[in-house]
Amino acid sequence: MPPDLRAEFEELVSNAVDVLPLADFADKLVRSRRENRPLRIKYGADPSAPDIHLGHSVPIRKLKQFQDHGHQVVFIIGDYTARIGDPSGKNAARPRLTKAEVDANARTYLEQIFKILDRDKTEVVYNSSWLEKMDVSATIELMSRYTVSQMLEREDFHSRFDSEVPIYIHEFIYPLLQGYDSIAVRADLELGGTDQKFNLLVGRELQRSEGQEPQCIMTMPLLVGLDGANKMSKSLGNYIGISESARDMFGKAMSIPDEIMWTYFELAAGASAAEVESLRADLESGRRHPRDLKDELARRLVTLYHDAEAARRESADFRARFSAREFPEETAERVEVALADAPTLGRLLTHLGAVKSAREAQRLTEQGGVKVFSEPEPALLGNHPQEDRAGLVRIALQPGTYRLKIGKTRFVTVTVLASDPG
RNA sequence: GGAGGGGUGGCCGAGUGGCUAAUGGCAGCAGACUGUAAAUCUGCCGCGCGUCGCGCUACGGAGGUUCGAAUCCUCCCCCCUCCA
Repeated sequence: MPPDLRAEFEELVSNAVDVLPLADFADKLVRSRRENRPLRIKYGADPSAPDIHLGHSVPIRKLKQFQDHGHQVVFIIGDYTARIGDPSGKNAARPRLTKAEVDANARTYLEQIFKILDRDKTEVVYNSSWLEKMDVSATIELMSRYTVSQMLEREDFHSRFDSEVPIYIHEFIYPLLQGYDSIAVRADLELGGTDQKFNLLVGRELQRSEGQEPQCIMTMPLLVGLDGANKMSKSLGNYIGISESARDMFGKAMSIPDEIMWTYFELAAGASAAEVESLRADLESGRRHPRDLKDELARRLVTLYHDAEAARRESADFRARFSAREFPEETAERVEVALADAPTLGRLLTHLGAVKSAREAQRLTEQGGVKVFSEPEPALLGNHPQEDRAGLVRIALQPGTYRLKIGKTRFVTVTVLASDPG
């Protein structure tokens, strides 16, 4: 292998958990170079939830690396398989989605992945375009290539089986269809999270039985979520979406436990292993405060998905709000409401969408979750001693401008107008 | 098809006639504290109403018994186990 190809190989396998079989992958790279034929890199995503988060960004950033080396990324929108629901890593069947839901999600998916991938160099295909055409006999033929016990080898299936959680037949079909995708796009390599290992290998087997050269598989680590314990996922709510506002992205990044920030630096923010080492050394030697390191991480992430200016602004804002406990004048939301819509503090909170119900408004104010920073009359509401808070929700508002802190993170400048704003 | 077990609030899971809007855990929210939206501690955690109060809705579904049912009865639906 020539040195520059060696370097490409090293870069491509960096951060990967598994590359199987590794020798085959090296061989594919060599042949690709010799025949001047880019490798076809398959990545499939089921548009089952509309948000792509930093966890997804790990393999997608890896795809970008392949792209930068001139390989062909084949991005499969699993619009058909999303209607089945991938059981990977789940202890229960997923709800199946309707075609309309899937289509809507698919559109937002593409918008988001092109924040990372090069749109012009990405082949986007929908697996409905071949799966929809499969009739029953073709499906049965596909099913005849795998056995029940082969399926039960998969950890999440056998643990569900052992603990008597139902497994539906259609869930067994899922890996087969995903594998069939590999045949359809003639993949040389398929990328996925470590939880996808089984499915990726099924693709390999099916290609072989179809007479195609089997794909290699590459698995990327699952990014741990904001809680520092579970994998990042939409359903656990421990994620940072790549389309989130700079504000939320920054704040959420600051909330992660210190120990996991190195992983984030490397997998989500694109820092090299050497860089992470030196940041770590800075922390251990006490040269840099952990908050500043995390601040740097947060700024890098915001820069990646927004821009450097937004990163700077949010960093300053975060300091004002949480470290100095000031009202963040320039970045606070500004809202105008008619007095008729918000005759009382409770109504205002509901109107702003800060709370879901009147009872919640009641609790929030009673617990001191609403503070007033300024005129017209701080004594009018909030900042009351606990005993006086009971009736706060019902306090009548006067026209004027209020600077409010609602809950832990929301700052709003509300102008209450005597008449309708229009 | 047969036998047995089970369906409780976002999730897990107590509860077998009134003391149950329903123990407990998780998640969530708020307060204190903190470099932090972390950890920890404390409180809250169905909905509506001019506050401690009143009303409404709720324990798979539909009926029924009872002054009163998540708890008893009937039918139905669904899940799990074993046997075929």
